[in-house]
Parts: sequence; C-alpha cells; structure tokens
Amino acid sequence: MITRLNSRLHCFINLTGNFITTSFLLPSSSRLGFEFTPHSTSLASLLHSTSFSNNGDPPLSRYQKVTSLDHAFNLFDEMIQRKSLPYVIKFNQLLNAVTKMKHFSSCLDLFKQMCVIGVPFSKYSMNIAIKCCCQMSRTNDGFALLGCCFRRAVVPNVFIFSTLLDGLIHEDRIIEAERLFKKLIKHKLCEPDVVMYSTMIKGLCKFGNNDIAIGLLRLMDESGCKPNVVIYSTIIDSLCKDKLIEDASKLFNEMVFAKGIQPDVITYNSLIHGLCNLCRWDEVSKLLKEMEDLRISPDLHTFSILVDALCKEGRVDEAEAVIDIMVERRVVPDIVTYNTLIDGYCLRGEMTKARTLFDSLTSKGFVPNVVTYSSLLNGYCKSLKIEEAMHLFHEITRKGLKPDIVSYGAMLQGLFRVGRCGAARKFFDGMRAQGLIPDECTYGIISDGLCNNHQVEEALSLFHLVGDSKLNSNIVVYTILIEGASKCGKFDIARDLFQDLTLKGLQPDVQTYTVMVSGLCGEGLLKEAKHLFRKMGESGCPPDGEMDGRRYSLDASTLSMLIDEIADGSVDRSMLKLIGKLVPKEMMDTLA
DNA sequence: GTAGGGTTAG
Repeated sequence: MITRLNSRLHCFINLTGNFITTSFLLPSSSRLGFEFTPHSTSLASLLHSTSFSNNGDPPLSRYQKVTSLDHAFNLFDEMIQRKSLPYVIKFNQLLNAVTKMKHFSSCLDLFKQMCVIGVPFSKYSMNIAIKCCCQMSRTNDGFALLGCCFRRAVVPNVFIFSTLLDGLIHEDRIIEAERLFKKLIKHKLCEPDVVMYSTMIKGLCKFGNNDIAIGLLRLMDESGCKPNVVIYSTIIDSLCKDKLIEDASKLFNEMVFAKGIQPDVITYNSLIHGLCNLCRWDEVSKLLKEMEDLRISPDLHTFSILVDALCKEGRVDEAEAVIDIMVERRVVPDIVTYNTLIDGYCLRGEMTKARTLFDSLTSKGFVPNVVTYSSLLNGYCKSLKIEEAMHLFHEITRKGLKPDIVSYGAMLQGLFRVGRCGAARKFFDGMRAQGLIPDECTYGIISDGLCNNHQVEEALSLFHLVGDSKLNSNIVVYTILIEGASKCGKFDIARDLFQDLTLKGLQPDVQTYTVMVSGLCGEGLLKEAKHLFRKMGESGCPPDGEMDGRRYSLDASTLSMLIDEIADGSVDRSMLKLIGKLVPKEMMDTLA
C-alpha cells in the first residue's frame, strides 16, 4: 500500500509542476492591454454620445470589477445622478457584475430602476435580467420579460432563448424545454448555435436520456453546427455519472481522434470522477499522467474529486497528502475540500481529528457551512455521541445558518440508533415545522430507524399512510422495509412488498435482491432463494456489470448457500464474478 | 465595448 501511495503521490507532484505560474500572470497583463484600448469612433458610438455621453468616464473595468453589493449600489446611484446618463453598456456591465456575484434579486432591482429612469435597455440587459429570473427558479417571470421584449420591439435572439431554455431545464421542466427548442427551430425564431445545443443536451442528460443527447449531437453535426469540447464533456460527464465508463471513453476517443477536439480539465475531471466512483484507481492514475503529457494542469475540482474518493475508500492519510500537495502547488483548497476531509475522518470515526480540523477552519479563513456541520453531525451520530451532536445542532442556528434536511437526517439516524424514537419523532416534527419537506432519504432513515427499533408495524403503516409517490415508489425504502419485515419474522409481508414493487414497475436493485435472497435463506427456502439469485443475474442486475463495490454485501447464510451452488457447478462465470463483488471485504479477509 | 452552455462535498 505504501509503495502504491508513493507512486501515486509522485504522479501528482510531477503533473502539478510547471503549469501553475502562467495562470497567475495572465490576468493583470491582459487587463492593462484592455484598459488602454481607445474608444471606438464608429457611427453608432457617435450617435450614442450625443444623447448619452460618457462624461469622461473612468475605464470600463470600473463597472465590471465591482467587489461587493454595496459597491454596486453606490456606483449605480452615482451613475443615475449624473446630468447625462452613461452608456447603457456601462449599466449592463454593472448588472452583469452583480449577477456574477449571484445577487440575482438585487440585479433585478437595479434593472427595474433602470427601466423607471428610462435607460433604453438592450438585448444585453434583457438577457441579464432574464437570467436572474431563471437562476432564482422564476423562469415564468423570465418569459414575462420576453413579452416585454416583444412590446418594446427588442427582437429576442439566440442568447435570450438559450437563457430561457436553461431556466426551464434548471427547474426540471424538460418537456417544456424540448417543446420550446423544437418550436424555435420549426418557426425559425432563431438558428440554434452550439450553446443552445449544449443547453438542450444538458437537459436531456439530466433526465437520463443519454441516447437522445447523443442523437442530438449527431443531428447538430449534420446540420452544420460543429460540436465542441463543452458538448462532448456534457455527455461524457452524464455517461460517467451513470457508471457507463466504457461509453464515455468511446465518446472521448471520438472527440479527440475523429473530431480533433482537445479535451480540457473539465473533461478529465468528469472521467476521473467516474473512475474514482468505481474505484478504478489505475485508470485514474493513467488519466492524470495523460493530463500531464497534454500540459493540462489539475485544478481545485480535480483535487477535490481525488480527496473525496480517497476519503470514501477510508484512505484519509492519502487524502491529507493530496491536500498538502495542493497547497504546495498553490492550488488553494476551499471549503469543499475541507468538508470532504472532515467527512472522511467522520466516516472512520476519527472524531477528534474531525473536530480539530473543524475548529481550525476559521483561523484558515473559512466559514463552516451547513455541509460542514452536517458531516460532523453525522460523525457524532455514527459514533453514538448524541449529546455532542445535539450541541452542534443547536450551534448551527446560533451561527446564523439553517439546518437542512440532511442535518435533520443525521440527527434522526443518530437518535434511532440509540433507541430514542420519541426524540426522533420530535426532530421530525420540528423539521416539518421549519417548512422542510422530507425526501426519500428522510423516509429511508425513518423506515430503517423504526425497523431496527422493532417497530416494523409503524414503518409499514407510515409507508401506507403517507401515500406519497416519493415514499411509495422508491426502491431503497422498499428494500429497507423488506429487510425489516423479514428480519422480524414477517417474511410474508416482505414477499408481498417485493411483489408490490415489481407490479409498480420498479426495478429491484442488487441490494433488494440480496435482502430477498437472504430472507428466503433465513426461512430455509433454499430452492426459491437459488431461483431468485439466478433471476438477479438474468435480469442484468447490476447493469453492464459495473458496480461501485462499496455498498452491497451478502450475509453468511446466503453465502454458504451459494458456496453449495458453486460446488455443484451450477454457477456460471458471470455469476461467480457477481458473487465475488457481493462478498464483504471483512469476510474475504476472514476467509483468507 | 456588454449577454447564454460543461466538472467538486454532507
């Protein structure tokens, strides 16, 4: 292990060298060049200057380099108090700067003021305003602004339509997005360009339509719009997220070798992330080496992905070493990096280390966020240190943050684990009183907690009572209930649930099958267990044989049944491979 | 001279 660690670290060190310095030099020199560019003397600008002279304005960067919201408002007030208003471009630059700081609501306020004062807005300002609406999940308001465009004879262009399309996708309104996209093409309202295609492709990928996304990629190519690295990276990332690494890699090769499009750090980050999730470390190293050869330097995302993956594997020491290298290479870790490491300590139950790092964050200049707190909460709860968790939970509010469903979920899990079902109930009620809507994960925690506290009846009645599609159509919740029912001797109910989920059209996953097979074994129904295990192999579960190898395991009695099967010779190679993947690591160690 | 798209954490 030490040797492997060293070689990987050397790889990181080598590949991060040499590339950092140039990126630090670039901005200031290019800014100089920009500031001294003389103003254009075109007819358009002469016309502008008659009504909106720039009044000897400072260089443009003043509007673009706004550092805070206060700064932006002061500048805006100063602008509107002048005798003759500055160019609309300067307003747009200011609006854009506010948007970049993610103060969408304030940006809209400024936009409204502009309209009231009578600054003649352009496509640019309109697009910024529409983007603000969309980013706040108020895409309908964005469409209302589109109406204003028509009324004010501002002809919307491909930028504005792309922004609206993105807004619909952001709100998961994929059907409407698709309809809009098709309508734009059909009625020739605008010619889709590479950005619009990439937005639509992102939407398709978001809803699991990788094949259609690839279809659209082919279509755009045929219709003369050349795909670029963003388009390919979007689909590659989606394939990686679906664990379809081979398909992703095929597309990557097509992009590089057939199309001659150079990958960038984002393309590599997606691939590395996908491989990390599958624990395919050798290939991760290979990609890092490839990046080095192409002189693509790993960035904050790359390092965060590696830190996270190492932590999830329990290799926290290596994760720490990666952070040291980051610091050495002047890639500054952010709160995400540290949260990931805190989570890594918590996963291993190293709460002292987690706490120490947490306490040191402020002096490092970081402000812990709700994710930081949730990780630590989760750690305390898993270590059954409920009082510490309670204390920390109250601290979240004291620090002016709001606990979210994940924070509540951690507390619920902890309380159930120490058998405090009543207190869990109170937390659940408190959570809803805060206006937080429980998700499948919350229901999973509650079902699991109740089952483990011998309250299977409660869990089942909750399941039937809620009648909510979230709870009733989630395979994880089904699996928890099946396990709960079969472990407390209610195998009939487990069997009913299993049938029920199939009837609902849900696809049992490896965990569901494993739990059912174990249940059947426990009931002595070996024949049926064998039958179901075979069905699991035949049903193509797990798809494409790609599993992350962390979450699934077989218990001893099921394994012993399977060993009989293997001895019989009635298990084929692919099944053998699957069994291998289902055997927990600890059990392998014991056998060895 | 200004506006739209892809990667990270609980």
